[in-house]
Amino acid sequence: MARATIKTIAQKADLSVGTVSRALKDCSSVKDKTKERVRQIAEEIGYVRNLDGLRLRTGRTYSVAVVMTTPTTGSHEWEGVEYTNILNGIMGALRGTMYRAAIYPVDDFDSSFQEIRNIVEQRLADGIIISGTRPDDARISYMLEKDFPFVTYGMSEHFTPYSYVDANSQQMSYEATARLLRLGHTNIVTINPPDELMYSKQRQRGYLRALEDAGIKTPTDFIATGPLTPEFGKATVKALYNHNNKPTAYICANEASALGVLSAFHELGIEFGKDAIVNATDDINVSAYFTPPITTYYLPIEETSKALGEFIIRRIEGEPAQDLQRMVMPQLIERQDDRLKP
Amino acid sequence: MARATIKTIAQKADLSVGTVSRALKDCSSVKDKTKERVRQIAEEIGYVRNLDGLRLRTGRTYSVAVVMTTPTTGSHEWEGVEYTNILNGIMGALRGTMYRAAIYPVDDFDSSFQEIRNIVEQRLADGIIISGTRPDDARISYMLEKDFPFVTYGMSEHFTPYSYVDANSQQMSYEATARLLRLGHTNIVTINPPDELMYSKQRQRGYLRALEDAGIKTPTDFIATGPLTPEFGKATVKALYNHNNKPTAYICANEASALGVLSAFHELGIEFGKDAIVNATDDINVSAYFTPPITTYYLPIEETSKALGEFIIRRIEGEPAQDLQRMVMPQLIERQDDRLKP
DNA sequence: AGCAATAATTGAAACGTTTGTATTTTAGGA
DNA sequence: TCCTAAAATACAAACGTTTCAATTATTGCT
Repeated sequence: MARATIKTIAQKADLSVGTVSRALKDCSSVKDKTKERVRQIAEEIGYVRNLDGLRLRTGRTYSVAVVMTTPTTGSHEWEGVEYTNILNGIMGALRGTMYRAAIYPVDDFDSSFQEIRNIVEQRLADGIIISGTRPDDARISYMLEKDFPFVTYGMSEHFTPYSYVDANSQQMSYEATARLLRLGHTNIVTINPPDELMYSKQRQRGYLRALEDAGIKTPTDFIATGPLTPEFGKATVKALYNHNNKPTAYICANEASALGVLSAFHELGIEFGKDAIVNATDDINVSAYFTPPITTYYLPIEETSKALGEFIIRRIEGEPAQDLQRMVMPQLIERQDDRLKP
Repeated sequence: MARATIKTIAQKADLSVGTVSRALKDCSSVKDKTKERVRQIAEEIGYVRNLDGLRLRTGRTYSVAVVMTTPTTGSHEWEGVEYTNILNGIMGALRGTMYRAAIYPVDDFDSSFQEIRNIVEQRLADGIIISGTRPDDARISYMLEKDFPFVTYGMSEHFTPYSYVDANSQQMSYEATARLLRLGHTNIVTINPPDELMYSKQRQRGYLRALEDAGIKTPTDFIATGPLTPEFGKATVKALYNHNNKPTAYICANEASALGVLSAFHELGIEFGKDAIVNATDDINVSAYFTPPITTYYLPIEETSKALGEFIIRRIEGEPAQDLQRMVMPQLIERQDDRLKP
């Protein structure tokens, strides 16, 4: 039982393949009655378009490349579950369209750039989604220059408009810091992703601005940057344990690092709520089960990642990039009082 | 600058496209010197094979379908990070081959079956990887019947040999239970995935066998089955809190549910190490940072998931299924003493 | 009824491969 | 040198689509 092709339909309908092709794509040059008949037959014999033929002919790939650094490659550390969620969201958005997602796991910036060049040069995909953006991101410059459709998760500092989806890291960071200041904390440590990432920069800006507005100065080593693993969170706490100004609050960029902070508390005998507290941003609902549950900023990751999928398709279909930008504001979830008790 | 094709090479080398095609695939009917020349030119002009033409002609897709239930679809609960790791492993194994992975996220068993039928009937992939196997798994029967290459993550009770990769859940469960019995626990609760899954069955068997061997009976409600989320782990502890036989140990099927158990301990005032303890299997290195760190069985998930990728390719290329089976034994990591202190 | 304009359809080529068959080249003997 | 067998290459069709140009059918008007 060979697969039904457009030719099968043509035969059955006593039409030429060309007409059938047009009928199926609802072309205006074919009579309504004919279209109906063709669709009828197609349905009947369970015809589905062969993508390979389509691609070969049109030169389009109908696939979206998702170029993401895979957190767990190499390291055995948990860097959060974002990867999964993002993938899910993108695929959810693609479902029902003609597009498929092709995942390109990469290890670092350089190999992601390499992969992108490949994709663009050999037209391996119609559009690209990237994450881990940098302030001056060469990949973005490249794709802009090549006029290749793309959407970024996270922003950069390019002035040419491009399509992005992002959480408002700076404002969130500002508010988180301001809130803790209001609650009486003065020695606030912030745990951030590696320095070269845009959202690390944004977070640091928000943090510093809040301190500035409150007229408070903190030592520079209260800004920690590194891989957002539990290990790093733990190491940060340990490193600052004997600091002159003892930290009383930590703002972690994700739940994984916050878990590490809690682990350090436990190990060092730092009592939560008395000696220090922890907050996390980019919550994805794990920290509700930490011991103790911590205050977080919830990131609606299904929403952002779904937008990624939608945007890339609309971008591919020609919508201007400046219409495809979304900034979401994470939402505070107060699971603790976060004042220090005497 | 149009992409270089086989035709470009043919022109440059003054050969027919057919010969070039054969030369590139190292066919014995073409002279060595010619092959060399062709390769030289191909290299020079940066030729890469167009997959669409290849597919169209050969009818092969050179893609591997990964049909997995995506944990976070719908629910906001963390079900562990396995999904990511498995994907990574598979893609790692595929890297360098001609094959690409195509992810098919599904919600439940029925839709996964549906998706598989689709893939097989329309030859959307050359092989399929599935997980979430059941003792009598209709999807496996179907693919066996259609003689379609596949590899499962987890086993079933089919007698026809098929290719699989699995952790030895039963033995692990047996040993985990036996160990706790040796340490003096008698009221051991086991938290398992939903009943219909094969590895739930295996876990329960191992558990029961260990108790039997020790001549101990536990109430049937000490075997909990449900989604492996923190929420479920927490709910289980709460449900058994007022039980006649107070549980003193929990064996969780993953770290997510163990996190929930710890959370319940904290909330109910159950003191870890004094009132009760928790173990987890399928460790992927998160629980080292729990409060407190818990004893686990480490699953080398990169290894197993890499095997999935390797196996499906070898299966597609014709290796018999019975040569493509792997069972790995998770390794005990004792982070706690796990005896109850008075 | 005849004509022009338009609507609907057909034919054929093309996308980049692979592969079966036909053809040419080469090598080895006599 | 010529013939035969084997080796190397060329030719052409095919995979399933789309699309341009060409053809046929239909309509509206006088």
